[in-house]
Amino acid sequence: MITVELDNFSLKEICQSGQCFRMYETEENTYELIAGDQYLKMTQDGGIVNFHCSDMEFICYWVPYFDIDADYSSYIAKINPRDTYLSAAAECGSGIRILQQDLWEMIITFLISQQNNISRIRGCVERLCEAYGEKKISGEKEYYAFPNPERLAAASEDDLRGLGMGYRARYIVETTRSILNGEISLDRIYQYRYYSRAKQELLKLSGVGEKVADCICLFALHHMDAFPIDTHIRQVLDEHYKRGFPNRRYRGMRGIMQQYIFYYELNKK
DNA sequence: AGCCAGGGACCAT
DNA sequence: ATGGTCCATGGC
Repeated sequence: MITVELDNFSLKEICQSGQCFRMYETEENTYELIAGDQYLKMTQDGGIVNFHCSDMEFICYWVPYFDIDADYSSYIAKINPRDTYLSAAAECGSGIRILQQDLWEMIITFLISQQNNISRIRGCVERLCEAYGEKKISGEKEYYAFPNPERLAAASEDDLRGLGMGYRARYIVETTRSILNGEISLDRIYQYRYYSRAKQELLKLSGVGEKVADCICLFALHHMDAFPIDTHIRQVLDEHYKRGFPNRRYRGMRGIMQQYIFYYELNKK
């Protein structure tokens, strides 16, 4: 087990920030996460966080995954103090991290997310993993990895509708096909240095539009300028930023500001 | 019963 | 480029 003391890091806020749909609070201050084919159990008490894994796994996998080396207080310090809304949002979600999740997993997960609510998205993703993911064991814990493209290709559109994917089933089938046949290369998308280039490529996928592409750029590729505009963010922009969000000021950190707002809207009051 | 949920494809101007 | 309309499903 690894024990570390971290600033601006809250498992509760990360869990509720809606980036990862396979992270659960299983008991008080205890969280379980399945990312790709990895399982991780964590506990947190104040700033002390325990990761139930080896040194090697922590350093190679979870440090980049949770963006642990980044200093989020410097992001928060850049917020315009006169922007009382954003200041309040960032204070509310100051422990949020922008995760670096698997690209393929984010593509499928955010295809499912569209016009859907978070609890139902969780259910859909879980059923998809149970049906097509590889069964794994970590200690006493049995879990299903997220299915890779080859495994998911076994699913027909009707199969996926049977799992409750609704009209998104066609998007999943078509997107899986275009990645397997090499029409779109995940490796290439990983290597694009510029956010706009990665997004442009993602937009070629069936069922991937502006918002979903931005989520993938932010939560998998760590393009911190991606600013997904969903129905909640739209309402905030209309209400608090009638003259537009101050993009210039937050260049290079728009994505984390978006997450503070999103989390705030879902958890305030 | 109708509205909403981390929207996008497709079609009409 | 912009603006409807339709697309499944479950919770309220």
